[in-house]
Amino acid sequence: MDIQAMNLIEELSWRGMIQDIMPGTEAQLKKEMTTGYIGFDPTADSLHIGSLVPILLLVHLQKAGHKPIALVGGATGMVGDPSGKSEERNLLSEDILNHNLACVKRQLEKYLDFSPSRPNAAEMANNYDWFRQISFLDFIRDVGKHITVNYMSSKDSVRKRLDGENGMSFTEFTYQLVQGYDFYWLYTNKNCKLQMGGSDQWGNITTGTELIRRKAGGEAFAFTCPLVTKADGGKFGKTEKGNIWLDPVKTSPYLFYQFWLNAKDADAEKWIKLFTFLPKDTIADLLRQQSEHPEARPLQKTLAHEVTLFVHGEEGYHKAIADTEKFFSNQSAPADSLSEQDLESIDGVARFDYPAAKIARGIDIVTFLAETGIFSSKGEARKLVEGGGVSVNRKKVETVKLAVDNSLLLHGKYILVQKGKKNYYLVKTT
RNA sequence: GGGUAGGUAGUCAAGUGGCCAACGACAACAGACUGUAAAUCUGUCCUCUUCGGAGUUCGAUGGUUCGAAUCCAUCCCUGCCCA
Repeated sequence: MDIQAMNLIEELSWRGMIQDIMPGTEAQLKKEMTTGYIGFDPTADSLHIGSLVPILLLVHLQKAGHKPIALVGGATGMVGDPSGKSEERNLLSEDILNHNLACVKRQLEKYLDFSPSRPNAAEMANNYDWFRQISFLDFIRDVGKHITVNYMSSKDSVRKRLDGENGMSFTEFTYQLVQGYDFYWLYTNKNCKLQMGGSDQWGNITTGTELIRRKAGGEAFAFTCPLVTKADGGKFGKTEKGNIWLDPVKTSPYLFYQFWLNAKDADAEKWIKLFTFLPKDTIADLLRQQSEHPEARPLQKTLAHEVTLFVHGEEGYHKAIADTEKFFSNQSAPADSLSEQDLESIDGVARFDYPAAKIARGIDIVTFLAETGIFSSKGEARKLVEGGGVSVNRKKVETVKLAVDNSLLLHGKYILVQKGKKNYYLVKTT
């Protein structure tokens, strides 16, 4: 691919993917095939959609003809990044860390092209590989000597903690040096001249470029992307059910699709640029459609389509669509219009087993909801039923006195419970 | 080490002997209205409940008291100032 063909920085700018950029970065990217990296923390056994933007940065980088390195933080994960954290983090045990590392690595491998035939084939790196050989004394002599505490303390992530209530351990204080050394190592060993990341990483990244300048006399570049926000100020990627993960086992493709489909209009406008590869005029067209027919939600649909396809592939996308159709396309249709096969194969629905005998005898709705496990207690179940938030087989439960018995069974063995409009639970009798 | 201000539910933040499961705000969940959107209004929001209540909370542990988030003692943690 021709590096000149597309100006990466221009492309990323209009998508709203650039927050801070170091002077000269654009010129460097135009000059030659440049190696760039992003680090991923192994704080969990799957990445979630918060990591999607950094992943996309690497994909864009590779598409523009440059060489991406995805780094997993085996070493940095042991220290803990203070950026954006108001208090000291708990350290992960080594077992968990290694497990997470392997999982995260496997995921990252899905999104980049590692085929060795490409001159700009992606690479994977683990900073533990170089850190395990460095002794503490070596590190403070060879690395620490180049950076002053004054410099380190002026970083936002550090200053906030020094000014804040909770203080900061020496361990977390050193984090930026550890990450800075990564960049230095990649610079000297892999000719990597670019680091990218979320804007919260800016401080850590500049420590790296500083180290490269002072220790190697070299010049390195960087840019960051804005942290993804929601219009209502909430945390991006969190729902009442928790994080939206990239791992289909942890978050089914159906729920993943639903997350994007449920985006607010204001968010969808930003996200369509951020999370898809659609060209400028296609997006402009979608925005126009959205304003003409907001009820059709072309933005959300396209967004959900593109992102699900990217993360879960054709199969995952089709499954997500099929399940969405079943639940939402004719909501007024009675529940028994769903075939047994539909009920069995639907994704993203929590499933519960319940003894058939108890239902045959008849049981009150509150006890039923609590004993199946849909609600954690009778009190909680009762409150939501009283508030009108529970439906059984798509009919709203009007009273807590409702008895659940055989007459409610679909296909002789299922009961479909809804909590609110969008949360489905399937109870199967056994 | 000395001085000083603090530690209250997911977060912020009132409360300084009984009317306290604890004002208020935000977040969250649900309902109405909608477009599986936003805004608005309403309900829920420590745990359990036979809906009458019951149980466990206000950094920790002991104590005073009929009664403590509130008073006393000791300890732990944090900020700030001084050494």
